Amino acid sequence: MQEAAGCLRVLAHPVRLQMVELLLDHRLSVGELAEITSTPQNVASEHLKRLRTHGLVSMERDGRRVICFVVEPGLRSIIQCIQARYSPPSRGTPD
Amino acid sequence: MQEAAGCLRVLAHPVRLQMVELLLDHRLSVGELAEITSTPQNVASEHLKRLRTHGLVSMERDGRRVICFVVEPGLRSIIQCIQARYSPPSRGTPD
DNA sequence: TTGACTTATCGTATTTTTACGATATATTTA
DNA sequence: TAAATATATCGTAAAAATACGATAAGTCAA
Repeated sequence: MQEAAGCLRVLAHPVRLQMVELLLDHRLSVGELAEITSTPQNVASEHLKRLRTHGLVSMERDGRRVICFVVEPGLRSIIQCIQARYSPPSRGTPD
Repeated sequence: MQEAAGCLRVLAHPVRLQMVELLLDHRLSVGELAEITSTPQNVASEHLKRLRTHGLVSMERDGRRVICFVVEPGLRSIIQCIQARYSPPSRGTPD
């Protein structure tokens, strides 16, 4: 319960949520994630640190870059459930 | 995206998460929710206010009590995805 | 080694969240 | 009406999250 709320807390930030959505489909460097999300480098780094600390994302160094990827197996379905309600083919509050 | 993160933010509190889980299965009064979650009355009231403001929960008065219930249709599947990873039959990080 | 590039960390200011105490409002019963 | 019960609101203090600037640290290339 405590852990679940903690996971949600990590996801409950627009930039981190977007990062996770991107990482479900691509391996991206810290710099790429910073640029795509229009976030300063150091801020992006700290968001990613938090995603890593909570076990959602991991990283590996490739030369001078650091590549990020999702490691939490349940993350995809969680994101999909959220997207199913809050992203897609415009579905307002049903009658 | 912004809205999705906002929804997650509301769920990302141990007490509110527990309240939502309870309300997915039962109609409960503010006082009952406060007692079950071991939360002071006014604090519980404010958590529920936030759940209502974000359209996840609604309330109706019954005598002197106020009964709470879930109105967000996508909430159950979101909670189920989270529970599937963070609650159930003890499933640690897979090998 | 020096310099360019990429990422991480640190200190701190600002904002947001949370909790608490006191009190107000609404409803029922005596 | 007054008292009891249930809930809501308000002001505020404490805690956490966020963003920013500066700078450190790691990597590669000349």
